[in-house]
Amino acid sequence: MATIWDVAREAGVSPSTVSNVIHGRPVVKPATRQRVLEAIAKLDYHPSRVAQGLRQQTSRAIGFLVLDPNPRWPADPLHAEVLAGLSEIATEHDYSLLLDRPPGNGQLTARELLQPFRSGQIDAAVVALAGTSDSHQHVLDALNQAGVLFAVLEREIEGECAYSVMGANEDGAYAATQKLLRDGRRRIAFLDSTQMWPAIELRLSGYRRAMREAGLEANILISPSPDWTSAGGATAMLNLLARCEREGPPCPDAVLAGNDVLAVGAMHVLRERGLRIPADVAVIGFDDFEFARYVDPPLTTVRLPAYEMGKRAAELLIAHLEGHPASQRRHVLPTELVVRQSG
Amino acid sequence: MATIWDVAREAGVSPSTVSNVIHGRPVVKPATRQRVLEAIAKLDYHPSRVAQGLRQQTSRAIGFLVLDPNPRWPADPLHAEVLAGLSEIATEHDYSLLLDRPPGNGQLTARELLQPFRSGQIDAAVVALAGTSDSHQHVLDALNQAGVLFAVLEREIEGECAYSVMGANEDGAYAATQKLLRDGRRRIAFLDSTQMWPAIELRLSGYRRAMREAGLEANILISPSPDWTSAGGATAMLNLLARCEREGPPCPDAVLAGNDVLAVGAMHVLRERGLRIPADVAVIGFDDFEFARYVDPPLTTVRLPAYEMGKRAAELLIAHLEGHPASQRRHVLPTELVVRQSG
DNA sequence: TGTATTGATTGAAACGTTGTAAATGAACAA
DNA sequence: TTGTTCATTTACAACGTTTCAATCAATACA
Repeated sequence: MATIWDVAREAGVSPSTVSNVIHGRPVVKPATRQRVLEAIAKLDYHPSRVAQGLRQQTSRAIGFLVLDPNPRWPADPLHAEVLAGLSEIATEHDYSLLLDRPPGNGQLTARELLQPFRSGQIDAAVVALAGTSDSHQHVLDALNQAGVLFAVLEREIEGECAYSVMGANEDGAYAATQKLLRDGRRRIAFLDSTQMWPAIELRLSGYRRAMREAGLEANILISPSPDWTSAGGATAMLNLLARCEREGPPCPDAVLAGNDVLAVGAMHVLRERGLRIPADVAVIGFDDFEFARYVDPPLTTVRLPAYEMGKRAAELLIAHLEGHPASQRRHVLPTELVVRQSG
Repeated sequence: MATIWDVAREAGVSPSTVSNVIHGRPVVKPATRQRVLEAIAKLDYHPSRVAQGLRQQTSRAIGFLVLDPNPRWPADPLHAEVLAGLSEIATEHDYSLLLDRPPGNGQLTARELLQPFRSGQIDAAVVALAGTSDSHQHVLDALNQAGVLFAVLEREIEGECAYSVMGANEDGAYAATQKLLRDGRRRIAFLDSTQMWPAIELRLSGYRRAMREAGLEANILISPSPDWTSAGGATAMLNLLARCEREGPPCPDAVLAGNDVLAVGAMHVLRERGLRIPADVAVIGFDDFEFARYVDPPLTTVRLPAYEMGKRAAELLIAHLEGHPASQRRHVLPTELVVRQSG
């Protein structure tokens, strides 16, 4: 493998000059530059990023740190979309993207967490947390305390070098509820889970605001399954239908689900009960997962801009690293109501 | 940030000794080891992987190289599952995983392709190709010629340091067809696309074999849409139904789709035509994408073991790097017929 | 002709490790 | 006492860059 010395020898110059050529510094004179470039091409030379990293004390890499006990996390559509955005921007700025899965699945020590930073593998990280609002608080605290640069998704954070990138969950749920109201729906239920994710709480709050403004009563339905499965959504829907058929009040004419998976479970139950979607009951989901367009009828849903969130996070971190920290620490990206046929 | 020198000073030994402790070499005497470990803990020292990489001429990282013009490729369920498997095994062996998206979307030069290898960023790569069988052949040739270590997914390859990891596409399609035959279906159609992916050709061939063995005629239906959309599947299905209703022979009583997305499109058309699934027409997909379980009725499909493929690819590469190249170059992982309700 | 002034190039010292060969020191035998 | 082992430890030279001060050549000026 050719080194900068080989190139230097081939071109009859010193390594310093080669370095200057590589970095496009305007000091070298055109004739020399030409000779060096030819030598580089001839030897198929690529500067060692490892040596560069060592010398310049920076890795030009950002990490994607996912704290999710599920080993198949990249298959989660949200994470995957974020990853796509990160990758897009990182490539554009000639940064590498390191997938960083903390070892084990137990409680993570600050030491393990900081390892990729401390060992010079990454200059910054994008952090995605799966789980309740507080379960990973200590992780954020540790990162903050260490003074490393990071951006956290779908979660509020304050700290010196901490950015927060979120979707407009509250707005999205508000808009979806308003759409249902405009369509004449009045008995709108919100389908939640016992598992408290900060993002979902915001969705619930958007729904509440819209209902309050319309002078209607909120009707919140909690999936008993703690892990956001469609089976959980089905059970919750089933319970609701059973209860309202038995004791009233009249069954809902619309369901706003905390996310698409729950929505799909609910739709399944509605169809089985012979209720037409959306004629009898409208259903709106949240997230716009890939399958939303494939269910029958295609699911109306609030799109979470996960791809854009990934892009934004990468942009913020890279800008910060290059000496242009953004003034805003908290970035909220707009959600969008994708109207298909279910509601 | 503490270096090995700081630790050495703190413990009153030389850097060499610290290095020996870090690597668990049995030469250092217990008392010294103890002192060094305390110093490491006290200074919160992490060895610089960059310096290690430079010194040992290896990065302990493997790259995931996806040649897909679509910038949102990580959102493709197949790539995501593979990534999950890679990440799992890489972490287990203390390897890093570098997401490697080639710059631009035009034709890729060998130089660009090899950059991460040559610059010492990765020791090996897993290559996923989207597209027809030949469109990326030059890429594989370039990698082979450069003599770098890599594993390619869902594609045959020969070469010194090239592994090939595939799902049992032919077997899977054969098994699915047999299941349909066992259920009494006789007029089974295969739903293909004009876009030729090697994996899909194998599926087609499995279907053909089963039909031939049953003494039945193959009936292949080509989606006119070149990019595997469900709309393409719908159009193809529509065309088939129109034709058989018009001129016979009798319409199919089962459809085996080249993948799940096509299957969903076909199901949509069948339902619209008032045909019951699976009573009138059974539908079986291929891949077992996440949404397969969410469509209505839940899709019977052949699961492509993408997660396992990712794991296997990582295992092969890491073993090879550690001096244990596998004797087998070509690894075929079993597919599994996941029977849900559509067929 | 000698001296600044500029422009282009280079030498040498890092950056933080690790492997090798050599050094140290203790224990022991002659 | 003097070698001879053996178990520990260490000095030193890489690994491939970049940076900064220093050099050198050529031109401009007095």
